[in-house]
Amino acid sequence: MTSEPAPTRARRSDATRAAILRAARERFAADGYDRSTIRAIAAEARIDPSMVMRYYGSKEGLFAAAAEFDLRLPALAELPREQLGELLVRHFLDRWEGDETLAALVRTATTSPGAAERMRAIFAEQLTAAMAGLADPTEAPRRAGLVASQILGLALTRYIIRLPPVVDLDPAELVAWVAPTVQRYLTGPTPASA
Amino acid sequence: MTSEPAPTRARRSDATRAAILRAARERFAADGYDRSTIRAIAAEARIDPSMVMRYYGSKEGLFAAAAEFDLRLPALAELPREQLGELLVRHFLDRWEGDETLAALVRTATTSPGAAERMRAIFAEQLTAAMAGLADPTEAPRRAGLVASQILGLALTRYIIRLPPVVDLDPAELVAWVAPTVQRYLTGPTPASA
DNA sequence: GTCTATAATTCGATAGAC
DNA sequence: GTCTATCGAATTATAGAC
Repeated sequence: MTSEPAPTRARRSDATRAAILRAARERFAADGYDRSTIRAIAAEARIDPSMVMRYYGSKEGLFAAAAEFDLRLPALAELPREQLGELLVRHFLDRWEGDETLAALVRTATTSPGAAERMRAIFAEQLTAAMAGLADPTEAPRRAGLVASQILGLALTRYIIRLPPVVDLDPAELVAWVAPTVQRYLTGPTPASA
Repeated sequence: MTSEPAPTRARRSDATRAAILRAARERFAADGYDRSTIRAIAAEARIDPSMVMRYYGSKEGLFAAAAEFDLRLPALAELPREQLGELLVRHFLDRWEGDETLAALVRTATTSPGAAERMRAIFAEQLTAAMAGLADPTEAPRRAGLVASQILGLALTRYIIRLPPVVDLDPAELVAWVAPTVQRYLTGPTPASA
């Protein structure tokens, strides 16, 4: 009951802040950082452009606030080891289609160094953390990187570039094809020549 | 010997055109379409910005000219079937590190619809053509799409976002890890649930 | 807390001299 | 064939009225 600071009354500005953030995520996701203008974001949030500056300081500050993202990965070591690929691919597909922030990040990370750094942090920290206790610590980062290469490639071709054959696959087919790849990157043997 | 129009004398402007194209590829590859300015491209080519307009009409026209790309894929059906994954991953790594145009395309395809269309065309046409006679024609596009998802994911994480574990892998290790994935997408059995 | 007005840049594109 | 000068539009960001 006292877990919240219990503001004497809900500030009216909270709704505005949230509306700005929602609009920002939508515009950044659809157009990327450069093509998204503060004016367009404000228009979508139905507020004045200057409010964006007031609340977030600058366009970069707004993006930083909009680009917070939790992959919500479970601890992989506690799941059935032979189903990890399937579970992980399914989890990412759900996460991707339920929150457009990830698409915004990918779009932006290709041109903005700041967003690329955020992307590196998200995958390095969250994915590596989720893999704790799963693989040899020396190899864990490498395996996480390989998983990221397939997962992000799937996102790029399905949600960003929209390559027709990848778009047309339904989630079950996608899982069936891609899960073995992720499974091998996670738990497969280290190749001889590596 | 008569395969070329044999211009009476080499036009001086050819060198300028080539310099512009080279600079454009470099800027587009480094910064993407939006952040690349005609002024910056002209400065890098050490010519006047108005020359860019004169030769290519507009910024979009310049990009279209700079984004021509041949993956130079061999006919896969004529190669040893069980080495296709390895050969293809190696080919793409070489192609990617030898020509920055591909990186420019990926960077730009994430924000520019025109560049995304170009990307779809390149992978749909060239990759599907290279796979002629390799797989059931009904399944070929799907398999090509899956290959693209892994190859483009590799490019995204290694050359664009620069995820440290993926950057640190040397080409031989990368081939050893990723080739089996591509091999399965190309020649593996269709999964049961698909 | 919200909006108007505008400053300060920057860019793509054009016109025209040489 | 190359360059100077500049237009017109769009942007981020600021100052200040209400």
